[in-house]
Amino acid sequence: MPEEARREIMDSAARFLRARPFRDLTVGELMAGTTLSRPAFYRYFADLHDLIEALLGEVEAVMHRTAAPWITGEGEPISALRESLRGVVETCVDHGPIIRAVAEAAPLDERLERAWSEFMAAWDDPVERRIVAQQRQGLIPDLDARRIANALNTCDAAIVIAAFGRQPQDDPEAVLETMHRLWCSTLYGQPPCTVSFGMDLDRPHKGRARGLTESTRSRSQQRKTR
Amino acid sequence: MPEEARREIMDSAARFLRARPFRDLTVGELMAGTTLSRPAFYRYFADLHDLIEALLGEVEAVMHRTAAPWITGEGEPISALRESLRGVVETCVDHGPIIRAVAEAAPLDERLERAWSEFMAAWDDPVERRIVAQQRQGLIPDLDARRIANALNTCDAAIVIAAFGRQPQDDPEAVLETMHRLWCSTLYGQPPCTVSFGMDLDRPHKGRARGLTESTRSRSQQRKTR
DNA sequence: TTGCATTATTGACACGGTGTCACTAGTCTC
DNA sequence: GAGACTAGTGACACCGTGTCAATAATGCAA
Repeated sequence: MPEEARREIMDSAARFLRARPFRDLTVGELMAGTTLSRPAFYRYFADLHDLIEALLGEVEAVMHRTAAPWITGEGEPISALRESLRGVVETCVDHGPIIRAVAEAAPLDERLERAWSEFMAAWDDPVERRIVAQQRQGLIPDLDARRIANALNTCDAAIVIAAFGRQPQDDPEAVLETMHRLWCSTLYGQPPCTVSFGMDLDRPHKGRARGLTESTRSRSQQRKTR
Repeated sequence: MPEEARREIMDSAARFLRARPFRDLTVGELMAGTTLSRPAFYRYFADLHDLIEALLGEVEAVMHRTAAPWITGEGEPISALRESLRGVVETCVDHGPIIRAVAEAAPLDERLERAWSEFMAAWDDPVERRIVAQQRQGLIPDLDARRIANALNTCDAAIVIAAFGRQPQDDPEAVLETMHRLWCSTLYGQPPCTVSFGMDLDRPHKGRARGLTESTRSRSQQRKTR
């Protein structure tokens, strides 16, 4: 069973990374978590980076699926955006350690580095398209779509990795709230809490009268970022 | 000359990192760029991570100085913010490869990892304070100051590393423009271009009538992020 | 100048993790 | 049940790290 063994190794890696950082991962330790011997590893993967790349591939599929709402442009933009970000956050709550491992391992290997930047670019592209589309509709101001898309995605990546990459994880709701605010402010020029009230796009800070969202209590939550 | 040798090693490292990624840096290569031998390295640094930490310390001092304007809260907030961000960008144009090396090396070593996260926290703290101060003045809406500070800083770090961490570097003006927009939108609820026109805080997207900033041509510039 | 002490520098080594390879063991086919 | 093919392993060579005993350079006192 060639595929079975691959799975077993990948599972062992995922298990390991949930408990310890990538820097501690050696082929020996990894394979000790399986029924196979160390050299067997090289029958299925070129090296550790290759393995990490495979793990990334699995997560990528899930994440693109859960982030669909805003990307495809259906429904009301701001709440669709929230749903997409929620999808990303949820995926990262589950697979954060893997994403973190990818980000940590990427600089160490040229191939993996390329895979990682392609993964990121695969987010920039649809986000840019969505921004441009909504600019045509007059929903988003005339900003540099590509750069803003890249900035927001880069930002998200860094945030979710910091928040969910290791135990103990941060509070998903609070992180989502923060990310949503960043996106909404930047793209739609308004804070996110006014979402359900619809299209008062021309009065930005009126949402300052808050208290209705959960973000009020988010500040002092279990916060891992020191 | 104990200090002289330290300097020589650090300079060799900086030179190396300007040309090649951290993953290629070995003690051997590093010391080949000096008048000293390989073992001599260990008389001045515990290991490569220790050296990287020393380099970080140097850059940190410069960067905090150049980022002072907005942090100290003098003058008009939005343009002070721009000046601070300009300071950060300029520092990174000069020392980007070092910052990148730190970020890449940090996950590989517990000590350096801590140093890096303390470096980042040292940004979160003053930014949070500034936000809180301006919230009291009614300039910034009621958002989670700590989290937003952390998000914006994290974001900046990721962006400048991607933009200036390696050759060829991205266009500093365009990057500054993007970062400034992100900060302004998130904190002040308005796009940055309306800066000089003052306090028309209630009409966000009117700044769409642009053309006066350099950001118009920024899109298709030499963009390294693919 | 010479001799001594102190510090700087180095060649050579042991260690740990990687990736490979010739060989063995298990499995499938006829 | 013999041959062929694939999966799995023990043992090895390699490379970079970090250490150490031995050596060279330097400062200083007489």
